[in-house]
Amino acid sequence: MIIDKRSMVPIYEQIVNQCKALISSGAIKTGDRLESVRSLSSRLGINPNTIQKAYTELENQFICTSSPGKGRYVTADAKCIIHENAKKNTAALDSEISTLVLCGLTYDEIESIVKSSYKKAEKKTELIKNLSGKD
Amino acid sequence: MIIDKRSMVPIYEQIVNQCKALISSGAIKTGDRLESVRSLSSRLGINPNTIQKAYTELENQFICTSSPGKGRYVTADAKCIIHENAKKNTAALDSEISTLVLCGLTYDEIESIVKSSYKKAEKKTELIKNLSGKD
Amino acid sequence: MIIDKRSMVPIYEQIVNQCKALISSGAIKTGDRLESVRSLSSRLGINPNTIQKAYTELENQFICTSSPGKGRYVTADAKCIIHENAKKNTAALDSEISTLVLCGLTYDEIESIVKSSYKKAEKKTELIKNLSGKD
Amino acid sequence: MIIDKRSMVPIYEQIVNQCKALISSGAIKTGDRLESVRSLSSRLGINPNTIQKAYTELENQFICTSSPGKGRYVTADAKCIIHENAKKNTAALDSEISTLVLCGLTYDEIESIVKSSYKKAEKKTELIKNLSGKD
DNA sequence: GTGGTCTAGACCACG
DNA sequence: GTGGTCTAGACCACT
Repeated sequence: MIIDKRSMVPIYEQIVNQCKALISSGAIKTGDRLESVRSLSSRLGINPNTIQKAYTELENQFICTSSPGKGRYVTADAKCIIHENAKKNTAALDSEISTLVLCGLTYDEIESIVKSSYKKAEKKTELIKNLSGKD
Repeated sequence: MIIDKRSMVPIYEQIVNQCKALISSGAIKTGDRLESVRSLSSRLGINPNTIQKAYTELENQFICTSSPGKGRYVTADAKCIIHENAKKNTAALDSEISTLVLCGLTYDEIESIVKSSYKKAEKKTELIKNLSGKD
Repeated sequence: MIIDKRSMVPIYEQIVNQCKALISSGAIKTGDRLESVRSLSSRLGINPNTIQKAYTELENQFICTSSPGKGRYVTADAKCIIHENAKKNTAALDSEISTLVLCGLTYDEIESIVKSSYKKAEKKTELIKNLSGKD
Repeated sequence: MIIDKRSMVPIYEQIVNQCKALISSGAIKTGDRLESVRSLSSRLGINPNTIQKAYTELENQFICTSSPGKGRYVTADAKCIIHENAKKNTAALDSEISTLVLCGLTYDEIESIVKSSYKKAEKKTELIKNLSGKD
């Protein structure tokens, strides 16, 4: 995982997103065990509470389930849930697009920005996938 | 203006955005006087300090200037500044798009969501414009 | 007079400064009558209260005296008082220089800025003097 | 830090200036954590909001960045930015020098005042630096 | 009346 | 614990 402590995106949310990415890309599969809170915490140098919060969020979205004493395991529907939830939760994107439109940008200008953002995102996704071995 | 006190977007930022929208759409023009802190405060039922913060932000972006005892006035370049700044600040959009890509969405899926967001934003912009008379 | 309503310097202070300049340069002399509040007010398009405040300040510094019903007249020592007061009131300059020193500027850098400021000020002084005929 | 509550300079601006001084002098370095809002607030006996405003100003100038939950950190370019900004913002100094010129002071008189101001400023800078240990 | 500053005290999200 | 936001109410300088 790649955690940017300076990012505006909360650390716990970065972890949630990258866990989703690893599952979505197939690097982690249904039934696999997620790295333990303590292990991930010490590896990333991040407070265990923060990892805990991220994992709890994943559980709330039924992406993993916890077996006390054993660990956390990826559910069967995880990949599908991730994909569907992403399509539904457009509130943040709505808000960003809205800001641009309010500032007078045309659809073409916005589409061009989105394309550029998409390319950046593709590269980032590659990076995370490639690191997934050590993950 | 339309303020949603329950929104995740801070009230002062909503005010900043809508002021930009009113200027961008031409409802408020270069040299026009912005509604006073106290007046807008009492009309929206929002604390004067919050309005002050929003207006200070507009000043920092050189969208308006203040003359103590007189009021705040829209600068000559305001419209242009608003448009250019919006194009530059793509960090938030990058982050949102990135989340979607990480969750496995294709470019087409994202484009479709963006289109839908754009339509919503257009309607919202119309609303704010139309209310500007009563503003 | 040249009044910049957008300036950070309060209007009444601009008037005080320019009155001092006109006296200092000899455009207005000891015993001369200052333009009336109403006349100056309508000529500059500025609120009479603001002119009043400026003239009161000049009186407090013994630069002029008021004869109710007659007008305001420049005192004998005016020129001297203006020059001496300017030398004494270094608080504002101290504060500005202090800011620059705190930011790590050397004396040479500051002197260079002061020189540049001085040249601008000379030009402005010329402007005000030349306009003093219509004043 | 040394805060003068009676000064004409707003408290938040005094804090901004002294933070810049501490960074400029090397007492606080790139990557260092600034004292927390609450801590500085209680130590100086000043309202947290005022500290917050000062720190926000430092962020706007890209002198520090904030990580909610962690603290504020000095950016890499901070020292450079402080120095450059100080050189650019000559408006206030222009205005002060202009006042002196309008009052009939010669360049030599002004230079002498500036020298005296510079010496005062040097002493003040020393004071702030020396206190930085206890800061 | 206007904007600018400050205090006091509260709530939230983040780590 | 940290920073971010908001409310309530006050005082000041300027027009």
